[in-house]
Amino acid sequence: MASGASKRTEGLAASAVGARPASARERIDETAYNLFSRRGVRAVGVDEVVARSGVAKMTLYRHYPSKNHLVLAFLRRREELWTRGWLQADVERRSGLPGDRLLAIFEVFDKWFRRSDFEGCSFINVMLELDDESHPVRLATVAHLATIRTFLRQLATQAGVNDPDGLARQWHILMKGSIVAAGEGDADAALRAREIGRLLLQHEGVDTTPAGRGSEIGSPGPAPQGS
Amino acid sequence: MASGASKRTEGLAASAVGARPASARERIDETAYNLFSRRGVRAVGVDEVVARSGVAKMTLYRHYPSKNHLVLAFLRRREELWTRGWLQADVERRSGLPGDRLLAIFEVFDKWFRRSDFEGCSFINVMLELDDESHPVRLATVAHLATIRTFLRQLATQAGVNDPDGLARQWHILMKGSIVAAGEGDADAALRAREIGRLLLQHEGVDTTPAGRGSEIGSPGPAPQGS
DNA sequence: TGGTTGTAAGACAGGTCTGTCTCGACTATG
DNA sequence: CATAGTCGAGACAGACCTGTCTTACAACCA
Repeated sequence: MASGASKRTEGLAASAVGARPASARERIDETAYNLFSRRGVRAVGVDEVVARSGVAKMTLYRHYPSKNHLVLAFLRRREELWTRGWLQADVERRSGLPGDRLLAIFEVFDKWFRRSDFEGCSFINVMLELDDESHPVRLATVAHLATIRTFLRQLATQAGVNDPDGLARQWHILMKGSIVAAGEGDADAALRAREIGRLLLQHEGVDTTPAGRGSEIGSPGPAPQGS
Repeated sequence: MASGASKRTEGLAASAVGARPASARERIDETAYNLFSRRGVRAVGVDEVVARSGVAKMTLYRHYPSKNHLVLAFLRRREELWTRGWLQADVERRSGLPGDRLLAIFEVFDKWFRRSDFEGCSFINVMLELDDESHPVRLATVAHLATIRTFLRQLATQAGVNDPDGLARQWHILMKGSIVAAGEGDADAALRAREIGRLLLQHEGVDTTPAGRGSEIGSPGPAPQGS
């Protein structure tokens, strides 16, 4: 055994030579992401984040003055990894008509819903965990959901619809409804939502590729979970 | 002051002569309903239910052996008051075409979403609060959501669609999506969902009354909250 | 050699939670 | 009056929560 393997780096990978151990902050962020995204924020205590990341409690509280700040950082990371790095990236990778890109959302969702570790939408989950409308964390979830809608509005604009904001909100209703249905256990929820979406686009006069072939381009891409 | 007004009945109405005070059990059930439906189950402790219902802790634990049992009773009551007593009753009060009754769901939702004390769907809220898939309370929420879908399937069958279960699940996606959107702050979510629903029915060849007149029949009805 | 910095480990305070138990006041019945 | 049962009030145990503080150790530099 190499004598240099101190206790400091145990509990997580990256103690091998060359791959220097992740900084305390990085370990905290990744652990918080994995725990909060899967179990919500109320059900996960600071102690568990500390234990799983192999960090001292004081180290966590030096980086984040309270658990709320840690949760807000988690939500920002979720937007970075899930919204931008996964959903938007996968959808924008598709060439083809703008209408196809809107429909592609539900093809990406379909793969997501069939994962055994499907965790749902953290923004919805955390929003519904908090009863106080003015709680800063709740406000943050609402803002992050609005970011998703901004993306949808861009796609709707590219598709040339009459009321891009209205279509984005309707599309978002389909997305959120299908996510909840998937959480309930309906693995086909994305296909059901896509069918509705196709009708909606048809009604708006948006062109789409008929059969579904031609939209099988994107690579599987990274999982929505953290590294 | 009537000397008969003891401390036992203070804190709730019904201490007047003739209207005998509600039994301890009824006070517990009603208080639990009001608290759990508005704030979720994790955020409300047994102590608060006890304090607000003016009941002894031991009395609560004599009726319900644990908080979980109380929550399960709350969910049953929610189905009774919200699903059957409010949603189904209001929708079935509408005469007219079966397709109109499906659309009426979103008219009922529209009034609901505009209430200042809109509380969302307790089945969704509680389901997303619990991470453990096999938790008995979570299983109960999924079952109660399935009850709603059974009602939708009946309406879809009456409307003569090809795949009543498929349409019920799509309709439920619209309902759940619009509820989450309303929770996010979009008061017009029901109208957006109804527009999508109309398209869906049109595509299925279901007749509906075109303009929306002829569907303004039902009385406001009782609020979805407890008495 | 000695001093500084960073941080893991963990004790601790003060609050909350669920669930149990005791006590005293009230009511009903004989 | 007497006795038994019901129930509100509240103390309590044991677990968990957030956030603070202390101690000990390792690494690095002069």
